[in-house]
Amino acid sequence: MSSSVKGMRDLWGEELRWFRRIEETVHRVFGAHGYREIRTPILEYTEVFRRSVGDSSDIVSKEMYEFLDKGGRSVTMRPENTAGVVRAMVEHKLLVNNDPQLLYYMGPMFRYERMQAGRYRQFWQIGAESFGVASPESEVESLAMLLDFLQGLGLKFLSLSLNSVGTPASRPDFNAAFRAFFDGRADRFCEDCHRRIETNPMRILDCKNPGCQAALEGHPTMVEFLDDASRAHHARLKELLAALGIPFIENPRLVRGLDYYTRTAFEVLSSDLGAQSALLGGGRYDGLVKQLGGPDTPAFGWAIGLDRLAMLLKQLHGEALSEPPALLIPLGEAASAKALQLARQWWALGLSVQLETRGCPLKKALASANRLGVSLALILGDGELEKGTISVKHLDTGEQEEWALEDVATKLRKV
RNA sequence: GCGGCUGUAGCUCAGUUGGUUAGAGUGCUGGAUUGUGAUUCCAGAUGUCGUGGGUUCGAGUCCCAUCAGCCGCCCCA
Repeated sequence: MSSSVKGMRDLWGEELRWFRRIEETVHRVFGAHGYREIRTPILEYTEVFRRSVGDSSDIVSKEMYEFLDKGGRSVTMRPENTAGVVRAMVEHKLLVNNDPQLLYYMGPMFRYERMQAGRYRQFWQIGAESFGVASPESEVESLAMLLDFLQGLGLKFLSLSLNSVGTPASRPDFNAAFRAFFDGRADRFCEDCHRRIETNPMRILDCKNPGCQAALEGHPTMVEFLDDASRAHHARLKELLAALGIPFIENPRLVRGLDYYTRTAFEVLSSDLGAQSALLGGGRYDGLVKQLGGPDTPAFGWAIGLDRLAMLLKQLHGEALSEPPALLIPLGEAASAKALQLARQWWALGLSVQLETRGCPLKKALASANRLGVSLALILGDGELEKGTISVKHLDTGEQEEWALEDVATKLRKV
């Protein structure tokens, strides 16, 4: 028997219902904030990701679905969507004026990784990006939208962790100070951290090793080394969040995995997700647009994992309710012809009615209706045809009544 | 990429120190007379025991490989 490719799964039934619930909420909430949807290709030239995500990141160095197309060019299945969105903005010259561009996207991403619960090789992300605004206000607007989104799904802001990772200008000072700190107690850090001190010192803050976390006690923080403008930016952001009553935890050890972040970085974690606790993350990436050949444009954005979000919602709320249609069951040839006519009228009115077309005995049709989970069975037999009525059985209570055919549409609407 | 665990019916799982035609619950199919489900009763079908090798008179059971999933790292969503 054949199976799906490792790490790639079919979505159907209950899980897909949660996906759709989430997607509908996205369109509604993001749309209300003035964000517009953008869809970019799954495949991009590899350099798009190398130049944005960063060659030193694990994503680029070992997790990309990268191959040569038939023309011999190196292409990659997107491991994230910010790079693609920026590429599209630049390519279509959408950043030529000073208006902010507010965009969101939704779709599958691909990373070649070891499988684990909540971690797939094809996974789904929703993201929001705001281009052209450098202010803390724009960050708060974006975070407020995130909050509305999660609340729209019946979730609380689980725990918002916040940090500032500085700018390319301020980072060398931090790195120097951190290096001095590290050298003073180098023996207490793990092997990985000794590698990181050379490649990306910031990431040591993020090390999961308890020994390293203990060794970090009293470490220089990035916030201390911010330039004046970044420091003011960070203070203003916290002030605005507090004014809106949006709770956050300042975490000086929060860093992000992609190289392009500047100033604000944040994450939302959930303890209900096992090892794969990261539910969403994001931050400011003021240098990325220019890096990809566009005008110098500030930007802020975040991405949330749909698979993990759906998993979380399922844990908290159980099954997503489907909206089962009624099942129309004709008995006999005359009735099935009439049922087709009636069903077309109702469908045209936007009513949800599934039609039983097998011509099977009522007993079987009702058993099917029960398995489908519909709440109503509409039974149309010779008796009903003569009277111009339809028998309506409520599957949950077992009660049955008879409706005049012309009343069915209005009565169905109320169910 | 590293370390560990698991794989038997659609689903959840039994299966003795290796021993004949591999089991339960649930679900599924048919029936309990005409047009009434879900409940009840009766009957029935489940399957390459993940896959491929090996040991053995004999393998679901032991060994090796491989694939897939899960857990912990790494990383991230």
